[in-house]
Amino acid sequence: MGTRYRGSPGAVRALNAYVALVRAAESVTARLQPRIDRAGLTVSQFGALEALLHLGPLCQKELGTKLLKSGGNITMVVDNLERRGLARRVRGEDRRFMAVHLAPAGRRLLRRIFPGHVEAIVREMAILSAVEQKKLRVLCRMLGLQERRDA
Amino acid sequence: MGTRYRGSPGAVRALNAYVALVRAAESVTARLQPRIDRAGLTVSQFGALEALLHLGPLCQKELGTKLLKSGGNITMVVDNLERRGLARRVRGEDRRFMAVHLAPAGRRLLRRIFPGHVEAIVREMAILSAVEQKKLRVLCRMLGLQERRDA
DNA sequence: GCGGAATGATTCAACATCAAACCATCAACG
DNA sequence: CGTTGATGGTTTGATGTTGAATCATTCCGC
Repeated sequence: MGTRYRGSPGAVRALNAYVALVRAAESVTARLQPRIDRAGLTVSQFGALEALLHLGPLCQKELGTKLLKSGGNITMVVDNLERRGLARRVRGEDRRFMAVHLAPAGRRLLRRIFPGHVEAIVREMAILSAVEQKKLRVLCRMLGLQERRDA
Repeated sequence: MGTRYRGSPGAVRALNAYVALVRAAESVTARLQPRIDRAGLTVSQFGALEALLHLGPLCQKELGTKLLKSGGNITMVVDNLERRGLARRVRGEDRRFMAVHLAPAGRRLLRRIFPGHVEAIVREMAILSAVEQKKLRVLCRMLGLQERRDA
């Protein structure tokens, strides 16, 4: 995303803000990535385990919503977690639902790597003061929580 | 990324800020996506055309840096753009470099869709005031411009 | 109850992405 | 010059991701 675009000041301002937003998210996430790689997980797998640890068992649909991934993809992510013994599927009372549970090995793995992950995030964000971090959160939440519109 | 994590206030603050940042970027980008889909482009293809339009011809390495994508991937993106007649490769004087040029069809396509894209971004960002947009940009740039560290 | 709509999960084909290995070209140095 | 190292690009193999089609199950109106 170049910055050579010429348009109204309002458009340039919005564009600059958007580009900076996306770059910041990608940049920080890229710096977090090696740590997850080293645990032998993909970002989606890590996200799924993290959601299961902190939210408890979820059905795949819910997992997809949390991770912003398609249903087909969740099937594969859970397949891989199950194959490695990190999670297990339990068919729900409503037999359409598959409740995904964290297996003991998955819980151990996540407990082992999650603290370091949080520390890394803290270090990444430490370039901002506490007040700035809060401000960033407020601004981002306004953008993130908007309703989807006409397209 | 759930928010049920219990840790020190500083850790929770950093985590909340980071999660909000990533969600905002993904959320806004997802709302922009259908517009790009409708033009029959992938996000990377759109990004490449946009870079070429506003920065002029670039070699693939530069393109990769702009788009934060691997070299191998750029080869495929440019392959696909070239196959559709939207871009063309020109071997440079230093024959290692491939200068990627925007083809007339690519220029027409981008000129047709880019203004609407910018308008959509302006609408997305309009939930923030001008001052807030500038503040967001400043905060995000601090995060984005940090040096990569030990890992 | 029954037949169809709705919902969750799975499969499948197409494509994106990456890292590593590889090839081609250039630059530097003896 | 000729070798060696650096640099840009491509290929390859593995995996992730998506959207559409499909299957199984449940829900709902009649």
